[in-house]
Amino acid sequence: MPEVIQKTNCTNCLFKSLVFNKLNDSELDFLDQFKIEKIYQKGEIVVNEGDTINDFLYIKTGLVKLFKTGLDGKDHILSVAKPQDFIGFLSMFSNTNYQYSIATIENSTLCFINVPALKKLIENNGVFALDILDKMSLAVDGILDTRISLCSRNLRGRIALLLLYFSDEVYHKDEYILPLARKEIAGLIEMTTENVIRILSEFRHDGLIEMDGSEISLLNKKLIEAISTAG
Amino acid sequence: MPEVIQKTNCTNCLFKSLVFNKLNDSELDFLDQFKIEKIYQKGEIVVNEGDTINDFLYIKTGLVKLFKTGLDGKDHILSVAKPQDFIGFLSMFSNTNYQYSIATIENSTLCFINVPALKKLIENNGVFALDILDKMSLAVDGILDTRISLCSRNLRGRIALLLLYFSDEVYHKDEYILPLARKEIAGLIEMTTENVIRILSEFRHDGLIEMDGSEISLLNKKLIEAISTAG
DNA sequence: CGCGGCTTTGATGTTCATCAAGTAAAGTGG
DNA sequence: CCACTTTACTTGATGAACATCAAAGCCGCG
Repeated sequence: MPEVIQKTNCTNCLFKSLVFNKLNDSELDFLDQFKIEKIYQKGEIVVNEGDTINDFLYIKTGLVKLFKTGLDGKDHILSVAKPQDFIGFLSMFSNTNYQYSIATIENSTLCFINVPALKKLIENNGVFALDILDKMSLAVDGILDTRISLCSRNLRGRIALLLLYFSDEVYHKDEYILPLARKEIAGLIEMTTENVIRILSEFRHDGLIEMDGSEISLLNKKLIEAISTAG
Repeated sequence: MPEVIQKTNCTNCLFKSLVFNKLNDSELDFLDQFKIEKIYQKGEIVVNEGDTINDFLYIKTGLVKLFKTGLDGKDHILSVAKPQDFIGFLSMFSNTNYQYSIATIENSTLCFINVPALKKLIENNGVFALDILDKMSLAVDGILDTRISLCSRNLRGRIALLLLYFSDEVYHKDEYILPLARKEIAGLIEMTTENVIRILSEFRHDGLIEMDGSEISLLNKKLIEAISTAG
């Protein structure tokens, strides 16, 4: 269960500029009344598929996954989201219920902003409205790009893409701890757990990466990039 | 080359309610000044990847495809769009240039609405802004859903999905003329041209469909649906 | 008429999922 | 703390699904 914090205040928020830079102080004060911040441990469920959407979710710190459980019982991960990824916008405007579940894959701090309050701000502040449209549009472009390139890549290409994603987009380092289990990776890039393992081992044997459990370090990034684009 | 028509007027437009129902008459009159309607034949290019985005595109009638040409020279179709699909919103807010090309796959009438003019309306009319957000969100949900289900389906499932899409979403009939060549279908659902043909023939032999060139008629829709969900 | 593009079918090989089996790691209860 | 269960990880063998290659028929077009 998450620990709830309410004492933060949007006006001083370090992340204000990333989402709400088009709001003035009085609007931010208004927002404060409709906002709750929650701290989650790695591996906690934030929302379940089908839950009513009451809040717009914003990731302050950490990492979460959006996923659906298929008929076969396998999880399919739509997207991994980090701070500044506006995943909260996804179905917020088109649905009353979540079309997917959300769980943390690292310790995370999430901000819950009441939807009607946010909509009121959008309605009353056109510049803010345009800004939200911008950000939503960007988020969607990213997800679509990833998804489409996944479909047309072979398994090695997908693994390469994944390794580069965490290196370039999430951790900004060539060594990191994979926050996802092999099985979760399989669900994210649509392949079997066995093949995730097999290809990671292959990459290790070929000297592309070093690997110890979930510790990964990319040794030959150029070649990994080549595999990613070639696949 | 498209034939350009300017004499239409938004206030009387039959499609007004589908996009611009949150605008009043004076706002619609304003829009009229920044709008051009163009008529295209089947197979014409509307925009090329990389073109500057000057207008929001709205499909009044017809059918278009959004596609990217891959490094291998193969076209990958992101989406097929029909009237009321708000494809025009896709990168409009996040990019200055198109990330994909658009071509008509049937005779079509498109409405070009100047982007700065549209943004001004959004900025000044919060209710309209929220409405646009709704529609954009819905459009995105649809595309994402299709894309994700494509990835996790086998070839037979994908073909079944495609046949049902045109039957249920586009033509609302069990007999129709496929507007896409086999090669285009391949690019849309990420498989080879040969296998598109092979599986269509297979479906014919199994009595699921009748087929003469691009004329398709679905004979056993229940079974096609089963294949689509099972795949 | 002949060329090029689209379609179709068959043969072949590669890629990948599935099955099976074994090891390691991580809870769980007495 | 140790047996016990469960879950994650790993490797190999097999077969199914799919792409690729090759060849031939069809049709529109210059």
